[in-house]
Amino acid sequence: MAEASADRGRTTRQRLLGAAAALIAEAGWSGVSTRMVAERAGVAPGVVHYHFASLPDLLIAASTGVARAMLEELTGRLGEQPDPETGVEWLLGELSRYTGTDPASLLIVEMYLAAARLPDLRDLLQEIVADSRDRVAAWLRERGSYSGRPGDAEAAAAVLVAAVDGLVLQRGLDPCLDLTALAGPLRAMVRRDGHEEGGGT
Amino acid sequence: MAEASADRGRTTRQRLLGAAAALIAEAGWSGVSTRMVAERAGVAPGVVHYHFASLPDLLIAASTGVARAMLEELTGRLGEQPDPETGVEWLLGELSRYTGTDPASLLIVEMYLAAARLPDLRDLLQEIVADSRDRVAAWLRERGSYSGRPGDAEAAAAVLVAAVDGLVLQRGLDPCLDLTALAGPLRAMVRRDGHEEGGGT
DNA sequence: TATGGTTTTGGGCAATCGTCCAAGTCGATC
DNA sequence: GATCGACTTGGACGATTGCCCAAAACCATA
Repeated sequence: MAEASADRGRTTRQRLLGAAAALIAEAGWSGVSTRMVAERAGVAPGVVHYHFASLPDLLIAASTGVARAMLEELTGRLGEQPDPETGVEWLLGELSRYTGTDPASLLIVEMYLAAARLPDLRDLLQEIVADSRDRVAAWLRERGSYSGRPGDAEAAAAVLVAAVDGLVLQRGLDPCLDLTALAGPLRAMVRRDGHEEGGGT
Repeated sequence: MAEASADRGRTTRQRLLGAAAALIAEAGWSGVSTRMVAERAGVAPGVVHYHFASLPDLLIAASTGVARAMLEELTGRLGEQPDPETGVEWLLGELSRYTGTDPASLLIVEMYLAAARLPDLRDLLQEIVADSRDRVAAWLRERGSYSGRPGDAEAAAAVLVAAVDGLVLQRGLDPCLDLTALAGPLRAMVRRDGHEEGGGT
């Protein structure tokens, strides 16, 4: 069989994925065409539909790959932080490196948006986000010794992940937004004694 | 002069804006074409370029109008809440009504994304968001008697607004996400004694 | 060297796009 | 009724789109 020749196809497939991810970040999910991807990958226009059934298929594969790698690295390094309060500060510092026009952050937002209209992508992204939330919650419980009611760590993790998404969003509007100044409220949120015992509906 | 006839033009202009807003929410910023807007508004295709210089011009006008109205109403009603802790609970309840596939929330996210690539829209949206942030900060200072360091209320407001954006985003992924369960961490964040006195960089 | 499957090529197809424009309609003023 | 400007009409233009396909190129095997 032609086993080694399959390598050729695999590499061009990877080139297509890389080119697609870069173009999504640059021009937006719907600013990418098959011809643009093919040109950047240095292949003929028709090759896209040989490796991928459709353009959305290619875009989904490209963006979910990047997103999964990014979120796993972020939550992984967050889990190495000694305690939640220094953890959120480290997180803000990390997010400060995103200028808002950064390709990676743009790709994340593009994906969120496209997911609202593409069920396949939505399910994939939902799984990725839920995984991140679980990692953060586990880390909060472990390092923060959350003694509040069951679910407090999960709630704090959910708000934290949501806040990160929102801050990346707003960084896109104002790259000068000082994220390190927001450490106070976030610290208050993840502090283990920051939750009242009673209350709530 | 033909003063009264200008009314005819004004109403069709409004019809175009309304149709454009609805279509942005349904099909996405780049899923809207001039012909689609014209058809929904019940006018001829060419009429779009009579009232607006270009399609982006129309989309910018349509989305910023809706966004400004939405955020002003939200922050306005938030300002009526007696204190920050019940305020964030009311806010979560309000956000729970957005299913994530809701037209209004989709339009907001669409706008954020398009703003990353359209400087004109970005400046407009930045102004709207900053205004909301200021309103929330003022409300926090007034109702919460923030006694922390100067800027604490602004920081809490920024995180709160970012969290709201992020939650709307994630509601789009998982409409079943229980927002009311997240009240604890948010309450801890806006509580006036929730901030340490020292610390910080 | 012949063979057969994998991969690549480059153009073709129908559809849609944003924009434009000459002609027509409408309503108020004279 | 005539006149004039604001507004609307519907089609035309070139460009671009996703997708497709017959033919060529490539490469490991026989």
